[in-house]
Amino acid sequence: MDSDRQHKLEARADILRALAHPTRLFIIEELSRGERCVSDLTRMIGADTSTVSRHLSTLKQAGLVRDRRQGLQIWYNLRVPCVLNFFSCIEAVLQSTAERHLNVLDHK
Amino acid sequence: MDSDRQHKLEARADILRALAHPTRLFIIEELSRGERCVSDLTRMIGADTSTVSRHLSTLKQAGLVRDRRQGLQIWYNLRVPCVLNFFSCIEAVLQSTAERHLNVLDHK
DNA sequence: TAACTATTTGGCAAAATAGCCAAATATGCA
DNA sequence: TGCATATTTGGCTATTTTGCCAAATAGTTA
Repeated sequence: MDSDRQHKLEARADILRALAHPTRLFIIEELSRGERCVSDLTRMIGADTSTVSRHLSTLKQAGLVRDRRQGLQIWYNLRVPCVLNFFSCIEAVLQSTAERHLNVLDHK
Repeated sequence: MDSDRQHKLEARADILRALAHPTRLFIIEELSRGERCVSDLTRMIGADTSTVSRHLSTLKQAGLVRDRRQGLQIWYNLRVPCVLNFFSCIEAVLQSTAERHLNVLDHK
């Protein structure tokens, strides 16, 4: 595998890794409905503020969200709404996985 | 956050986590071109067979690939081709990230 | 300036992931 | 049966990720 291809695959994996956490998926979904500030999200998630802040910084680092300060608060918004399209495919995976499990039961 | 939603987010995150590795993305791309056996992939990837086998089992566990034995070899194929659509969005993220970096340079 | 609120960062411990080697398993063939 | 090939699994170590607490930073208001 040449190093150019390797590099591209790593860049893609970085983005997927940023998405691959329940809390961060929650944040993405929430931001798809509109801008939210850190304390809003923290309240909804119910974790430590510092934890939520770290998740946000992971998403920002990956280029998935953007932030802007307004007074004391920092508002986050979704930078790349097309990530939402991911989920329809993921649901398809989950669906087929569920069927597969049913089949396993059938074969018993 | 209710536990039903939590559960759904975890299921999605499981699938994204399975995708979030350069080698596994390579495998997905390769399988999108057609069925491949473990030794084919091992040769292309250049890692230990056991490592490649573990990556395959991660993808299988997530419901992304399927395998079938034929004689000594086990052939893997893509179970959910729609994952390929992910990548067009990911490329968009990468593109916008690149632009953002250029802007940073502009501002200096 | 001091006190207060919102957010980020440093530092740590626990848990999850990755990759290798060696050993086990499954199949084919003499 | 015995040997060879293909793949998976056990076991280990190194690395990464996660989440909390405490401390630092940024901005507002008196």
